[in-house]
Amino acid sequence: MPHTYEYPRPSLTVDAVVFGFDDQDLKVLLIQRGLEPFQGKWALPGGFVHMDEPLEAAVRRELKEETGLTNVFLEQLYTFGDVARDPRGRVVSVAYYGLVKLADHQVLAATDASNAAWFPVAELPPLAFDHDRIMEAAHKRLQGKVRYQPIGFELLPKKFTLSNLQHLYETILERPLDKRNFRKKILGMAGGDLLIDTGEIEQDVSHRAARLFSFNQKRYQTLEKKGFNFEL
Amino acid sequence: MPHTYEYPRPSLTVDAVVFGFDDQDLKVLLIQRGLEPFQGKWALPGGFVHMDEPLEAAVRRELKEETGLTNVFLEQLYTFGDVARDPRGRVVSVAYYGLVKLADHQVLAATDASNAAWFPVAELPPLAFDHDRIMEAAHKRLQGKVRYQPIGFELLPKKFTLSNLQHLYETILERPLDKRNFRKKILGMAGGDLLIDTGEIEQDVSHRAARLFSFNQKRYQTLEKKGFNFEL
DNA sequence: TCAAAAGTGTTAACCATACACCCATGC
DNA sequence: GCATGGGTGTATGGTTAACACTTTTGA
Repeated sequence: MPHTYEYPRPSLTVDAVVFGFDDQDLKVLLIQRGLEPFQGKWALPGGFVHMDEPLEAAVRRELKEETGLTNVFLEQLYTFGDVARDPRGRVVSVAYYGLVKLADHQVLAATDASNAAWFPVAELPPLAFDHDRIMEAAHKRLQGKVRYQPIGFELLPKKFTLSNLQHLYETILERPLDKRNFRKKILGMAGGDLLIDTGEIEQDVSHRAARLFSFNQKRYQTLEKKGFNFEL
Repeated sequence: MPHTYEYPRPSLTVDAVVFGFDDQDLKVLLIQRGLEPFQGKWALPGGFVHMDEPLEAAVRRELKEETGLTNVFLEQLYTFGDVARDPRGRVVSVAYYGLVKLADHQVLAATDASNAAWFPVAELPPLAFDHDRIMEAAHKRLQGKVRYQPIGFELLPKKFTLSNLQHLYETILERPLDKRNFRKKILGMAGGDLLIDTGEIEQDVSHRAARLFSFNQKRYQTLEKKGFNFEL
């Protein structure tokens, strides 16, 4: 069923850089390409935008189809439109970055996407197309945004220890943080309302168990409207 | 000369929100549409992306064609892809924001774009398509970015007084700033190297003439690489 | 009892804020 | 001489940064 236009049109795709955190590394979800071009190479999940589909819906659909992931936090990153970025012709791609709680959902467990895998950001294989550029842009955006928006919590389980949180920040920002100052700041933020002490503690650890906290999303949204700014 | 594809493709356009500052107001460049849809309405400059043309080049071409503007500072803003944002069908638009030194160049003087005009951001006419949303996003981006990147200088003439600069910030941020603290901060920044005292003073003012400064772009770029951060 | 990580305060340096008067110039 | 904006310093309060030991728990 061919489609004909008076003027030529670029193809439009979406790509997703989905980050996860496993208490050790910051990781990214990649798929191994089954078709040419770049057959066998690793690439970002993504694909063509349908005519009746908003951009973000297209990313969610592709993520589900290619990796089985659903319910991902997503934000638009940047649109890549270099003339030669795809050997098949002019393809413009709207890139998104995503954050996912690796520990909560058993991601990639029950999917047929056997060619999808998580890679540590620090040890990525060579990527297809200009996906290394997209990766780099997404990583920089994450590093910038995590400092003034409470998006880090999207990478942690609902209940987490302050050490989990600190370690996440240290991993993303690639620098050590002072434990006492970190706790003081994050617990004191917004009048001490931002984190909820669940009253529970870690289980099955071979040392003193830490208290589990959760992020007070509702409280944050209320404060945000009143001009409150999360910062570091 | 028709073009045929196996799958349907959205149209791809670019739009530009170009800001200018005239020492009084923050302004935006709009064009009055000559064709349907929205004939006669004001809209952002923009148009279709050519097949052999990078996105930013497309914005620059459209800006030149529609408004006569060249040599604009441009950054990508966001890509708008709602299914119904254009009554003609699926049109995805990559929006850019631009900054221009209104005082230096006699913009719009010698162009045939008689249907282009500058409007104060605070008093915009109703806009075509979803251009009010794009405007709003651009304005917010400007307000956010001006605080941690030295982009304000793109809106001022090469030589400016500290009062010019302060007034620009007050206009963009929509709040008053303390004169002494502002001067202290901006002059002390980067070891006092960020602004160059040109040794010249204002001409033709009916009060004490202020010193003229220029932004030390080279010095800033050097410092930026070493991890220096401009901030407010 | 040892290992491993949790939890906890104080001090000093720095930075942000608030604030008011005299100066130079043109009319 | 008056109106207009240019130019300047200090004191206070708050924020950040540096820093080390005791506690709890399981192995």
